[in-house]
Amino acid sequence: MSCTHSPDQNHLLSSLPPDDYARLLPNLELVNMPLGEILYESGIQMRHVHFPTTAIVSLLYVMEDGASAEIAVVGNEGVVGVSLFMGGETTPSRAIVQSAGHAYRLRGQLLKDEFYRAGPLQHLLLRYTQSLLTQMAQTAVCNRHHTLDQQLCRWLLLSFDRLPANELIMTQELIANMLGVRREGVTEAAGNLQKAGLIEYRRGHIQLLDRAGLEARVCECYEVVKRESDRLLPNVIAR
Amino acid sequence: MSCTHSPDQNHLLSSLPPDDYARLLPNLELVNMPLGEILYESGIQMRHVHFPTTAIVSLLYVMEDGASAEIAVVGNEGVVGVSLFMGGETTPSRAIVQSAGHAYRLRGQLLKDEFYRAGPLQHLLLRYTQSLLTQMAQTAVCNRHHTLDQQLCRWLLLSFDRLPANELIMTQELIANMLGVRREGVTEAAGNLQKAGLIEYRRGHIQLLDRAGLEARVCECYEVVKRESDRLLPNVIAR
DNA sequence: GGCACTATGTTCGCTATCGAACATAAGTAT
DNA sequence: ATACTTATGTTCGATAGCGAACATAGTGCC
Repeated sequence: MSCTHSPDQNHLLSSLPPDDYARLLPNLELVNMPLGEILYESGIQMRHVHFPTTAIVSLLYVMEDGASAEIAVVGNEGVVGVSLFMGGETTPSRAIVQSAGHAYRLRGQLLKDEFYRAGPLQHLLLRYTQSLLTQMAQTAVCNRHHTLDQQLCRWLLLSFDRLPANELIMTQELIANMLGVRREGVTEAAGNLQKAGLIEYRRGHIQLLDRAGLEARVCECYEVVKRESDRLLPNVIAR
Repeated sequence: MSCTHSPDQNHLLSSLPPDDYARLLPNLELVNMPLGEILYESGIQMRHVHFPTTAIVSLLYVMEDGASAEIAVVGNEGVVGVSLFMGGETTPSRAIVQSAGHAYRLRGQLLKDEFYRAGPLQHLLLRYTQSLLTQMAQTAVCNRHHTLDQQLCRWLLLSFDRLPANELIMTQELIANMLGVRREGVTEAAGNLQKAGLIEYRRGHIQLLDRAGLEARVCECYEVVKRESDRLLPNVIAR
């Protein structure tokens, strides 16, 4: 990637008023985030929040027996580490890089200082947190009621919404971990989507061929989350 | 019920410093909440927040086809209507009274004024919201991985934790709506628990007989939510 | 006391997903 | 090229929960 990096590739940062943005800028540190990197581990004190630009981060709960389930996904529309300003400092879930890329990080204390100015950043962060609540709620609903095919569509759309390209580097094994299902189930579901001409799969690379087709097949959960996110964060320009 | 009512039956209110509590007090209005009452409907502007004392409120998502799933449950440990201070004003879910009782309500504008003083109430509300995030996340995990028997245990324990008595007025049909499963499934799961001597069921009345037995049978999700809630809100006295 | 309503119990076949074992193929290193 | 590793594909029986139909039994109302 030969592109230049800028914090305003993150939509929360880019929708800050110039003053607030300028105050934050010197403290934002560009970090590279390789696939699989763990940003925060369950129950461990967080030192930074991360504002993804090109990376995507999964919030994943890992059970005692090792099984896992994705709770939410965060890309350039949001921030990883809301529990820092919410006051808890830790969460029971893990944050893991689902798609390699970059993010800007900010030390926890600096973020909290900024948050308690009760200015535009606080408003943005709280509204973003509400959209995260919606995403988690809808994940619960989707896990309860929808088929694996539908859930895979939702997961793919959520991912492609947060990616600059139409290609996602991701094995079926990893998708299965995220969705909390067997790898074989993903093979079958992905096969269905490929047969329908919506995606193309090749050994760890997923190409989006027909977004409208995915949207036609996905359950309502995707639309609910997207609409709510657009409503709560209208300044955040959709791609 | 011949008991007298007081706002400090709600743990969030009761853990406010005297000054803040006193400032809120004249604006708190006791309301009776009968079973099934809808406090907020999906997408509708909220006028008040509710601090339950003896009532329990379910946050429920209702799908286009009428199927539903509970996202979280709120009792005297919390507050219904976090999206008022989070900035969204509405949510895609419905808040419905799951167990009749009382709550104190506060006009939205007054709550927001108080919230933006950035004092102890703000801290409490944000920490409570984080515990709500955890509850939703764990609901998603539980829906994905655990059996109906386990989920029913979790649901019962969450309910009895928020009730003054050992009896819950609730039909299997309603529980099925909350859990997003068939009523027959609840009949079977409840039958198992009854056979094991953990609860006694009789036509809309559930009696808790053996809490330890339920705790032995429930999945880890219950404990995760409870521990996180205790950690985030230590002033909130457990029953 | 009798009736109607509602809550609970039971059964049947059906489907999605699981769990495990194994087969193939696409990259990767030598 | 060759062998090795890893990703994907396929099959099988098992099972949890679904959907629908129907049976039984409390509870309240007249």
